[in-house]
Amino acid sequence: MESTAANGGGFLSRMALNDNKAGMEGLDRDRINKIIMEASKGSRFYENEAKKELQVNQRIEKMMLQKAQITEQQLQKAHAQVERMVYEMDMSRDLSRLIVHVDMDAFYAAVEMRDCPELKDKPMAVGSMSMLSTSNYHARKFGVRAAMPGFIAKKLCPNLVIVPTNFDKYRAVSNEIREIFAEYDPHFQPMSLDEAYLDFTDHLEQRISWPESLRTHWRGTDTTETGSIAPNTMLAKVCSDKNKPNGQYRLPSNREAVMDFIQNLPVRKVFGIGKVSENMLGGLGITHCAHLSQQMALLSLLFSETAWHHFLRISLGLGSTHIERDGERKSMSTERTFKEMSVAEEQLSLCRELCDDLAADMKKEELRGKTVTLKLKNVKFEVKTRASTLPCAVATADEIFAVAKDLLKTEIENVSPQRLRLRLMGVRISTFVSAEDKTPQQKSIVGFLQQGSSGPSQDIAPNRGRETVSHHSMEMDPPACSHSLEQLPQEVPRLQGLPWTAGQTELQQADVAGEKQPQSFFQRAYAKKLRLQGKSLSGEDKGHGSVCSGFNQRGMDNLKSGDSKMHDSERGLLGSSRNSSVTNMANVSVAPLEARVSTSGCAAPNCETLTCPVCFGEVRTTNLNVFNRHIDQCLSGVTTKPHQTTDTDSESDGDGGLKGLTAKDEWIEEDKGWQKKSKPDEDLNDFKTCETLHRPSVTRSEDTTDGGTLERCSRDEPLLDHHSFLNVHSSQRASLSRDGNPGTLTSHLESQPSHEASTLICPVCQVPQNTDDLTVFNRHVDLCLNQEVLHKLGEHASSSSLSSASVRPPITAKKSKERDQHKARPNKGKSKRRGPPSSPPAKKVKALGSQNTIDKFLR
DNA sequence: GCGGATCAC
DNA sequence: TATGGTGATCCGC
Repeated sequence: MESTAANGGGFLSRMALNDNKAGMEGLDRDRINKIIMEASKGSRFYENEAKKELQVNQRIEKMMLQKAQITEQQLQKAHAQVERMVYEMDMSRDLSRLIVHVDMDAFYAAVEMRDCPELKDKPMAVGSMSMLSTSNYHARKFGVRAAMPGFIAKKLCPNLVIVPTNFDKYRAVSNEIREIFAEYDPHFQPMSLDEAYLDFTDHLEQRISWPESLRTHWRGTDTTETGSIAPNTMLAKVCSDKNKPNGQYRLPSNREAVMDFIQNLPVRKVFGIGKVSENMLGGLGITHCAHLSQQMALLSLLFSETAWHHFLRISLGLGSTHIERDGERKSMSTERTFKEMSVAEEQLSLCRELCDDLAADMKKEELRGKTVTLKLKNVKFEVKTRASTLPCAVATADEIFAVAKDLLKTEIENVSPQRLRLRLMGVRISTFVSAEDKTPQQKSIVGFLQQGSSGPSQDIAPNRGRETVSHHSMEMDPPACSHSLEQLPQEVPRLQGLPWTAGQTELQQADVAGEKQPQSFFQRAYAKKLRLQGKSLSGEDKGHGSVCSGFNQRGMDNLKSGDSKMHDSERGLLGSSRNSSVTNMANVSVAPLEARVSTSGCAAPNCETLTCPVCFGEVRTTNLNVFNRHIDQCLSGVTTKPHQTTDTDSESDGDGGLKGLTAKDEWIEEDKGWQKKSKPDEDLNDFKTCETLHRPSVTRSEDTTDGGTLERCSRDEPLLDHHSFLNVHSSQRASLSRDGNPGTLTSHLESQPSHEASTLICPVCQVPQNTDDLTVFNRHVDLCLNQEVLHKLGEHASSSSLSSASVRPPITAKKSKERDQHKARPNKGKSKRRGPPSSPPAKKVKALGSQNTIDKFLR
């Protein structure tokens, strides 16, 4: 077995040529592997690979040991269980679908050859001397393939032409291709630039006459495709590999054909089985799918349930029978490889850059996440990740960096006095709370102020992170919460009286609306703003009203269960133009409008009056359209602020103002200042005013409350109404953004940090602050808010845990505008893979698919 | 929730 | 000279 040859022979199976690819059959593997090993041996990369191979071998040995201890009785029992499963799975087999997998042959290379025909007859690859993305079929004959470093490829094929990647070009071609896909299946599932699944079932009849035109299209891009037809995605994917290049393969939709096809299939060909799994299975003598079924009882005893169920499905030729668009993005990251870097200052500087980049990417999709992960790879290729989860979601470069920096500092300190010798650094953000978490944060902190409130979600969860984590929490609370304030003026008042609060306790309602008293200070601030500025009528708002009403109606009509996690306020607030767009699209042709109109189901069905968030009057209706109209009318009295721009792009450096205050320069200038714990983090200077006000315990309680509330809301299923209400937010906001006459305080706030606005206006007292210095401005707002908070707290005994973290003014407030635009097409960007074709060891498949079917129409 | 590992492209 | 970047998931703690 190759896997046992970890060291001695100087041959690493995991580094050997992977010829599991089209166009690489019948190669002189020994010769090629010899060249690969010679080129690699002695390198740090090689050493690390050797180490990893050893680990895998140990895993295999351990597994073999387990196998040896299995009794006949256990095996028989397992066998019976497997039999039952097989029966059930077989019974559920669905052969009714016709799934097509289309895969462009050597896509990048094909595009490059199209643009440079001389390359057609030469071995060529796309990539760099460090790494190749793909190679053409000429090059593959030499053993040159994707994921191989260019310099090794050159050794295999000295005449190899390496063309640098040009992703814009590939994307453009990919878009052409996807247009064609859409003709066949508007819900097709793109897996990457060059790969997609289509469901031909529904319109098969009319499509039977189409293949001719399909070919024509492909020639247009001068690339060839391989397609396959099969009853499920797993099989389709395998089939498309069968007749590469430029071929098709159709697997008949009957059980016999499927089972026949599966038997001789090498396990490695199946999506989800990589080289490690292949080796593990190989240790058991399992190389082909036929072996899988033979050894299933054993596998069920040696592998996790997830894993062996996956194996079982493969062995039966089962796979996903429906095409699903990408679900929601779960993480976003950026990482970079570089020459050895061991100077801490440089590392921190790079970390900052990565955070900048990541924040910029996040901004495009208007994401906010709670978990920041730092990834490090040292010069020995050892990878390490360090994560920290915050109580509040973060989004800006400063916020992310505040966390990543500490993680990095900790790692640096851990190896001190030696240096971290890095070759890669990355920053990732996850645990997105994009829409649903903002209100909870807000309401919970306000709720916290309501002492005695002891709703189900009021328990204070300990921050389970390491020391650094809690440290982060302290630092991060203010910025995270500042965001929430950004939401407040619109969202908190509007939340009051929301149907879904009706069934909750009074305290819980207070939680939500920040109102135990008749009005929260936010509401008072908002009302004050309205009084001050809302006296003149603005004509455009009538327009808003109709937009709202129209949308709401449609939204309501289409309400179904969607993303159950979706919470009201932010969804509405931030997703406005998205929802509007979706509505428009839905009017055209796209069916699944409901995908956008989420159902979090927090409402209580028995609310008969609704409280207007603007005039605070009771509106006796349960008809949200009526209610919406009322709100619109109220809002139409809101005046607009002059010279506000709606050009979000021009304001894109919204946190640029902050950057001037960041630590970047500080810790570079300061000799090792970053290492001294005693030195305050100047880069967080503008957060500090809040930090003094925010105790970690408060933060935790917020967090817990949020989670609890959210959970509770998600479970209560069917409440549709508040979605319509949500839509009021959306449409209203969209209109406000678009028409350039934002009349709300939020919009007003958004404009504050912009360059155009040299004067910042306090959102609480409404007094213009004659300063550009955001730190100064922050202090002022904090002061104002403190007065409000203290005032409020006068009615409550305990003030020791006072926190106004969440009310820090929105320095980077204007981001939310852009969010409106980008949220309309969530999470398409970088995601390369989603929902493996055979639904491999994936626990859940979130039913968010329809949400994304609209995406391409919005592109 | 964290961290390592695996997998796909 | 030189072995990537992004995203997802699983498993064992």
